[in-house]
Amino acid sequence: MLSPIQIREVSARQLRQMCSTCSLRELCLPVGLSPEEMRQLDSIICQGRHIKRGEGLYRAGEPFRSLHAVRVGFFKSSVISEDGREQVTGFHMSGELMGMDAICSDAHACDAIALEDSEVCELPFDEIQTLARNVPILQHHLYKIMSREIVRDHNVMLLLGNMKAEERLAAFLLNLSQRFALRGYSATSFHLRMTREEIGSYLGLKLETVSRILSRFQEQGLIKVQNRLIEIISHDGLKAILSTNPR
Amino acid sequence: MLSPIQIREVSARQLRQMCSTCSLRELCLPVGLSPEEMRQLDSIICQGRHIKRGEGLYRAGEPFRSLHAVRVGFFKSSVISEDGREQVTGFHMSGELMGMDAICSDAHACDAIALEDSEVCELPFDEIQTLARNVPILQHHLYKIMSREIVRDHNVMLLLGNMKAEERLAAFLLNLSQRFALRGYSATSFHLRMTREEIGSYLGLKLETVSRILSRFQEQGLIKVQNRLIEIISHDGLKAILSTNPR
DNA sequence: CGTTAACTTGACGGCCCTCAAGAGAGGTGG
DNA sequence: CCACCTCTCTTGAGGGCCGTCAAGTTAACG
Repeated sequence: MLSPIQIREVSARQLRQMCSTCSLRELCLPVGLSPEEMRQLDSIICQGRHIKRGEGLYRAGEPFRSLHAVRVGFFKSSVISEDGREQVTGFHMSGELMGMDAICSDAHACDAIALEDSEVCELPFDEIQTLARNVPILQHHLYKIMSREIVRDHNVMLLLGNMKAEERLAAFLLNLSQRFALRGYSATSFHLRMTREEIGSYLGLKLETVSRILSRFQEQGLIKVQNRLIEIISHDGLKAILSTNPR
Repeated sequence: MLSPIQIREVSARQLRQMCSTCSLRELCLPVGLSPEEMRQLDSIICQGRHIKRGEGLYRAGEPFRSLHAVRVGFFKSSVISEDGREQVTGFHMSGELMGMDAICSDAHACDAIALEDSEVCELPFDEIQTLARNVPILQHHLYKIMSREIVRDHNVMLLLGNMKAEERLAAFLLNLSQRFALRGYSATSFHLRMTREEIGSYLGLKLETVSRILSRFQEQGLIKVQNRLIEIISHDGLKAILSTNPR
């Protein structure tokens, strides 16, 4: 993994390298571009905007200009209903793209908040779109990324609509574990960037329920919880919870 | 509204007209194309595939080649989890596009089942994509449509994660009402194409709960239920349920 | 007219929410 | 470096919403 200093002056090329370095499936940039196409991408992407923990990258309603790729850090996206209920719609880590929900209305549809000090690349959408016309790989890549977001959302709907609290938590932990592993971090020991309340909002549960179930998992020897530090003791045990469903 | 016979031999141009005729926001085709561009679209879109009620348009796992636009009829999309749980991820009516979740993996991620005898246009994705390179309006329209799907899904996540059963049903009925109205049908009286179980699957409820709450709404004088025929008596009453939330 | 799928309604129980109190962690200023 | 404050988390007790199970009714279709 590159250190924060190393990637301070990152280019599109380096960003791609960074991604492939840690073997991300979830690439923010496509592979297979020619050096010239790479250079063109480089000239479009705006580098290194820093967002402090707790700050918003954008808010619902703000005019949409750019997609954002997380370079370093951790974000949550959330929608707020008219009557003030918050639903966390996703957590985003390095290499992931945010803001695709804003294209349809030219305004952001959700808030994006940094859960730790973070750094993002800005991808001005108009220019990306224009470039994509001449670079089919890029064009197709954008469709793919948006399609993947849709698939992800459908799976969350499955989780929210069909699963019990324990199953949701197990699925959540396994998903985080996998994504950290893809980035070269430990799959068995990681730090939660979000509060119990934010986990609960994402999973359709109350924070007390999240806390209780994490404790229960610990009692059962599936994980070790120390504050926001999670250690997965039995990966298979968590998986078993997912497949042990009533019907 | 055009009759089934009138739109049997529909072209892209006619399809667009049909859409604008019934003042659809949810266009399957963009506006602003030149006659020549229109002709090119026409030559790509495959006409009139008929799907009988209960039949699948595509199934999860099948290779992806085309997006599909509903011309006539009504569909449900659903994902099935590994252990056999079904989650209905959406209902689709005339003018709406299906299959965007398949782009990322070149294979369909969900089943699409006709809930009444239906007719779809096929939009071969490779060719649409190629055409889109030369027709910026089309290109942008595709991004917009996928973005809208993401926004929709986020709102369903809000519904599943935050709302009580009554609120979910009220939101569901109001949403259907609005979509029928956009198509020139009555906003206050319409026929449900899906079973209570399918409504429940979409809303994260059991079919008995759906049935009970529809009965309750009827007792309260909000709607009239006669089998699958719904009459909305008090639009405002349903809206009030949505905004009367605990916090 | 018979058969099956879909729907309704009731009784009951369990899962998760609500409310509450206290403990713990992290940051700030003295 | 410690005291203090605030945010976060944990744990318990109780209650309500909705799921489960069951039986009966209605609608749909051949």
